[in-house]
Amino acid sequence: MPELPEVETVRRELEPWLTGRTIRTARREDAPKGPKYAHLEDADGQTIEAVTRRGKWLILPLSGGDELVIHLGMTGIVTPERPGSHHRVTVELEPTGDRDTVYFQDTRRFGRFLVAVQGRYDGLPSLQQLGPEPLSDDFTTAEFLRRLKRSRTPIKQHLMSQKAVAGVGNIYCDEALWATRIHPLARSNRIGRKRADALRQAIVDVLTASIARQGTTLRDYRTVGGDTGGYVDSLKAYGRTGQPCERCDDSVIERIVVGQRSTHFCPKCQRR
DNA sequence: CGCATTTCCTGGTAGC
DNA sequence: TGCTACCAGGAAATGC
Repeated sequence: MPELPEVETVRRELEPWLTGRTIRTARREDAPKGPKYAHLEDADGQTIEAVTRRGKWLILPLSGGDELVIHLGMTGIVTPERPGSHHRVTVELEPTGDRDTVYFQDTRRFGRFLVAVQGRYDGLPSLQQLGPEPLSDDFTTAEFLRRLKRSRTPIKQHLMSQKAVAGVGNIYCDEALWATRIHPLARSNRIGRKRADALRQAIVDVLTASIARQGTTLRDYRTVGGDTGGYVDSLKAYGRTGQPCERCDDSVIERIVVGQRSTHFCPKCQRR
């Protein structure tokens, strides 16, 4: 499911394609009116100035001061190929001969593709409350620790909330906790400076390594070029229920549910 | 405010 | 084969 590495992979592909391109029309196809596809028509005539990312959100500043905001949800795909089904948005660019139409396909309708008018993120509370960007200098141990202290919920849930750090979802959460031997049910506010620093580093390392492999494809995720993500072969915890822990002997990865989400960990080396 | 729970949605799959 | 039931989960809405 698209998390930071998958979204960053998409961003890197969109950047050379879309930067400087002018939108002729942006229109909803088989997608509901409402906040998930708000103000799309406002993009008409504006030029895409950059392709940026905040957490799992793609943000494309437009020349008129608006922003095109895209969230891939679970199954969202940005592609130059016309989707055969689940076609949600069409963006026609002023033609240059290089892939003049952008399509948004989203099987399960969890994605969003909208225009934030003049930087107003009303209807996007998550974007407003987003924690620091993990691959930036803002993601310091001191700041991370401060944010971890704000919640008594299990560390797994707090990382998933996007409030302590942006862009970490179910897969990389389980991977970073496995890497640091932190139990997913450990209370966020009980994590000390030393473990917070290790966790911060593990998050950076896991995300960076995954970006290098173009992310993780479990089922639906594809790059703009149609490739699958290779990090699936490097997973140590996520989806490995019943398989041996690669770090300790005589132990297998266990699956529990934390905050309504499946959670994978090694009961032997991840202590509470 | 924090936190828990529910909702959205569809394809894949288990079980009969 | 065909049917039903259930599962996956990011973010928002809802209810304390």
